Amino acid sequence: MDRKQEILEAAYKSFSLFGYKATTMDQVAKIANVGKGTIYTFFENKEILFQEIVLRMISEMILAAEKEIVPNCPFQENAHNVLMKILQFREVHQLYAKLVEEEKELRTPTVKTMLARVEKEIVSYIAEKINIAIDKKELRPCDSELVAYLLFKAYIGFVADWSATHDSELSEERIAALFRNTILRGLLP
Amino acid sequence: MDRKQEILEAAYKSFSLFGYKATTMDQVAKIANVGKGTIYTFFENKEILFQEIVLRMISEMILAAEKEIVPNCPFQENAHNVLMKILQFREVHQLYAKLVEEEKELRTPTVKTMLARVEKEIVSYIAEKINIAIDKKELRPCDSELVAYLLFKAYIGFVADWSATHDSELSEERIAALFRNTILRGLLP
DNA sequence: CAGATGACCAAAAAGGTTTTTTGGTCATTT
DNA sequence: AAATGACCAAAAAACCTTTTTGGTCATCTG
Repeated sequence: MDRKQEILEAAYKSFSLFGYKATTMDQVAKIANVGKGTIYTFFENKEILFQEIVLRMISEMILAAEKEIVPNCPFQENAHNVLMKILQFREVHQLYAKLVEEEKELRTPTVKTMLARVEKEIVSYIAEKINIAIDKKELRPCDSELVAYLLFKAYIGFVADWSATHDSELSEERIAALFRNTILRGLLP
Repeated sequence: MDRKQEILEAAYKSFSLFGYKATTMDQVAKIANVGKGTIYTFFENKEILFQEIVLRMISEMILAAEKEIVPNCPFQENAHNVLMKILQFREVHQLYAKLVEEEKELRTPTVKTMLARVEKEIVSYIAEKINIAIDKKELRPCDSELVAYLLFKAYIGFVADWSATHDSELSEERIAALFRNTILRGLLP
């Protein structure tokens, strides 16, 4: 069977299960049923292998987000659903969740870098959607990069961080209403 | 001279200069020119002393923010100025800046707790201002606590976190424009 | 003989132990 | 009655030892 694929899958499993730091190349080799040296004929080093895995995860995530979009639905609604999907992915997807945890608990620098990469990708994706909506005159022209960043950070704030300082969880409807009445409302033509 | 005051000032200095963890009670005693035991006749323990200091800082900060408010100025403008002042305070004020650094680098739990307290105070303050603006019909009714949280987190995001992932700093005007055109605009009646 | 392998190595991390520091107390002093 | 600093247990830092790990490369094999 394809050795490279085998290695990628093994790495995906191991990173998802144990995170970046706690995954050893020996382990990946063992799971993939290859010699350790073999890994290095396909991937320069651990970090590059990791990068490859994370890029795959990003594709997966964007695909899942894209599925949330309902063509003739107003931007507001699609935006909310996409953002919620992404944040749900962030909490539910084994690898993403593990990396967020590792970044918070161990502060592995490589993980930090890669998570920044993931966020950048998400923000770009949202910015693109905003630009499309602007072209369709669904939204007023705006600094789409900044607005995308704002939306993403704000959603993270409410979905992930709010509960850290407040005891009652926020309902999805309350979050949706908030954004409908503030940022998204402000963007309407 | 007033021993309690002496101790408070010494503690303020030491916490500002070295942070919570690196400040020792011996040191505070020495700076305050009192015996270590004396501190414990006024403050239950190090944490309580720290709390006292932080509460004082909060008052200072709210006072500085309040000064930014121009009575017959639209909410938008005052809000922007107040938030920028608070974030500037966060970066410039020795103690606040030191604590933010310590929380990021050392993750001292006590510091984390107290910073959460500071943020809560800020958000409450802003929520209050929003409520006043709603009463004056300057803003549409809204979930002021959530909006305040949103504004604060969003401003932090742009003023403090943006530069971590992007190389070009954001101009204050660009930030102001963004909020004017999104959140604040969405809140207008 | 091209591609795979695992013993091997330096460097980093983990583990374990000793030494130092520090928050807090309290008998003594002022 | 209020202040003090020697004192103590516990936590942190420093130190040393052992183990683990990313990466290499001489050797093997299909």
